[in-house]
Amino acid sequence: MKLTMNQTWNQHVVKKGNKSLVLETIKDHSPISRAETANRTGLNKGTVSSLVSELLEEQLISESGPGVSSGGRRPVMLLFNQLAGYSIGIDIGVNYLLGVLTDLQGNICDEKRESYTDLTYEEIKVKLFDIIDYLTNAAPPSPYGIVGIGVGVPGTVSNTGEILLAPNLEWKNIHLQAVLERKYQVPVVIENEANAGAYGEKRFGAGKDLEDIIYVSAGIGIGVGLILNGSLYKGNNGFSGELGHMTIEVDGKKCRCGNKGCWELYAAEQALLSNAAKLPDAPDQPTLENLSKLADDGDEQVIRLFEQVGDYLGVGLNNIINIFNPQQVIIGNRMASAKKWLRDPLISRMVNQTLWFQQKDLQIQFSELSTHSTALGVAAFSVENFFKVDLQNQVV
Amino acid sequence: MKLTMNQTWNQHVVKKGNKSLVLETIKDHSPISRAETANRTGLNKGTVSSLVSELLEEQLISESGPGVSSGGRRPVMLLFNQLAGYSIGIDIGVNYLLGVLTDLQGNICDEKRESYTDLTYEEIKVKLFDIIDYLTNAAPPSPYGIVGIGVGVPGTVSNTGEILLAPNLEWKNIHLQAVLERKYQVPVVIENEANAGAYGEKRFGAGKDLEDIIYVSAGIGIGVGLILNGSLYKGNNGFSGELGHMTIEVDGKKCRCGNKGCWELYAAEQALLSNAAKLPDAPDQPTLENLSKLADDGDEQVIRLFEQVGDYLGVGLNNIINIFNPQQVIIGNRMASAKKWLRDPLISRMVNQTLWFQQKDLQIQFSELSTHSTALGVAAFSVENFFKVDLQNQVV
DNA sequence: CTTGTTTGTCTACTGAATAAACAAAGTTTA
DNA sequence: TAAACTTTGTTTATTCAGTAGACAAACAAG
Repeated sequence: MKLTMNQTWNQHVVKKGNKSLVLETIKDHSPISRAETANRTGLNKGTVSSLVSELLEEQLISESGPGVSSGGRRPVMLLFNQLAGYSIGIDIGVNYLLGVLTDLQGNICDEKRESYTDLTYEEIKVKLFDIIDYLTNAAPPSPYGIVGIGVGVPGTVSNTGEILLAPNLEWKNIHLQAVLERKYQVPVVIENEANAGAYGEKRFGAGKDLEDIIYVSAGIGIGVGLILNGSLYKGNNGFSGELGHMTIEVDGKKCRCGNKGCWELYAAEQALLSNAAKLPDAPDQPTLENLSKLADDGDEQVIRLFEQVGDYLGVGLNNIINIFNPQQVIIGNRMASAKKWLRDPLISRMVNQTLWFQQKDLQIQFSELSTHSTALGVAAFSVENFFKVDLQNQVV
Repeated sequence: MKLTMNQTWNQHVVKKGNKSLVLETIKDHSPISRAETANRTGLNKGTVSSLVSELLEEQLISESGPGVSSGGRRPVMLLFNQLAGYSIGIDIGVNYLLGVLTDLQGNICDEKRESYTDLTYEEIKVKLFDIIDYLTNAAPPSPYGIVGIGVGVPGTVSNTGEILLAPNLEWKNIHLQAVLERKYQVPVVIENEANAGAYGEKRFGAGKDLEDIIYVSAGIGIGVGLILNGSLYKGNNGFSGELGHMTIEVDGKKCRCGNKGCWELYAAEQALLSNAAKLPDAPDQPTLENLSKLADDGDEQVIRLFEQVGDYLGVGLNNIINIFNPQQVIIGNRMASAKKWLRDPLISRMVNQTLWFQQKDLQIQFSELSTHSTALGVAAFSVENFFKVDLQNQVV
């Protein structure tokens, strides 16, 4: 329980909190009876009954048939009505667009992916509209319809929703949120891709029920999403998690950020590709995909490239562990696909360097959601927002 | 307002929250009338009146004489009764013990300092008892007496209050909390020195009213205390903030932690002293104090040593800023005394390397509380705890 | 002296949670 | 099969905290 609030406490707050608690309980333990809900929440049976009837009226839950008796009257089972509304989540990558339509539980109902190369903002915007239109039409009729649109971008997003800088897209100061909200008339969330991915993993992936999770989004560069004390930490202006530009070599390679020795120059896809180009029998156009294939075919040189990157990933992970003492570190985004080659050197670097008590209760994982964590994460943001707002507008 | 709670909401919670809100308002704006309190909190006048009368009964506040009228009946001014109890805060350094006695507002009422070299745990414990006894006797009679004892130690403390490892003291697995609680029969908090310092600075120092503060405790080594989203982040087991062992040179100097290139090898007191020993006309026993003196006397070589350390401090600060996007970074502990020589190289390293939007709204400070932040911080922990517990035990 | 304002208390009311009674719908036991 | 016990979910009376508004006391200004 946290009492970090600077506003008045009154019974409306109490009711809202309890209603949310009941809904959450039903969501997580569906199908569940009123009596069992009362037990789990600690609320009085009568209170639960009255809150449940409100939730039924709002169509957020529904009654299914009677359940099995445990020696008395058979309970009426309650189901979370995950189809009461839908959420759209978009992951804007450097060379692809991924859109998902999820229900309120985060299940993917439909998805659409498009690839491209070298498009301008205006051109991407057209494709973005297409995908959103498609997903909107794909949503079945429901009481609440599309409850929101979330967008994850590979760049820094201010707390006001403005995309300040997305270097790999060459975007600068773009207020996509306003554009989308005007066009679609629903709440829009714009979020950094790593933050969204971290949230996606916490809700649906490897990080379920954990409080302190560090999600390392390793693609061309490295961004990091921080789940601390159970919630996303975004920093003062929303720019936290730029661990890709953490110095790991004081006089190292020059980075375009103006600094030297940044982690992502050694441990991200860009390192792999530029090192591959230097190989004596280098592939013409090295990509993560064809390098993976070469490694699978047993190319020792390429395997060593992966191992080197894995080792450097371990260096950064070591820093992360010393800094945050997390419960879990998740490697996500494109580089996660090379788990097979990266995992061992990464782990061995870490085990040798981190103190024993830091490694206690620590999990190192590769993303379970593969390429979907960001899209699912932003979609979940909208759903969360919807509940926060909806539970306030009570049926009067 | 945060609704991150998994327990029932009932009117007791409401009352407790509002009572705490009223007390906080009176604490921060004393002297203040009931009417003004009602205005500031948004609570009803009657509600404030009733909560105030309870707080009066508990002697946590008191009524002073009538204030000046603003065109009507003169208000009765309320004062926070900071002398209703006292708190003891102890900073266990590598070669000193500092104990402070504070009132409930955090004002220092008495303090005692002792220096020593190379004492065992048992020997230090004797001195520790002496200081606590002295401060206990120094506390004037008050309704609540000593409300708690806080201890800051230069090492890792588990969430259960056990000191796992304090390398510079050569302590290992010491359960000081149990010892002190048994002896003094009051709540005891053991906390890492950097965490305590961070909290001290937030409450009483440079970081007042800020939400995201990184406190860099630079002494022999470097520890970091993290105030994120307004509260101390301690990590999964309480071992966060070991930024001293963040790698900044992949193949750098060997550290006793088993790793190479740790930040504290380059940017802490140990770097300064070992570099000083290599100077052609090195002082016999280089210490921070006599090196400072040499620098003040214009010794170019020594000044350059400080500048080098300042530069390396900047490297780590750059990482901190990229990782956390904080509102404020505070350099504290012994090295803060060399502000004069460290500040410029540190700032210039940072300005050149950090992106413009990271530097927006960012303050770099040296500690205002000088050597007192840790002791004040742990003392404040006890006070906070006292209020949390006390407001629950209502006058029935 | 009158009028208007501010302060703080008091009373009646509201809304939410709770405890306990109760009816309905089962199961278990003799 | 009937009586006794259990579980579920609703209903009723009660408690408790906050609110609105009336009110008296204390003061300022014309």
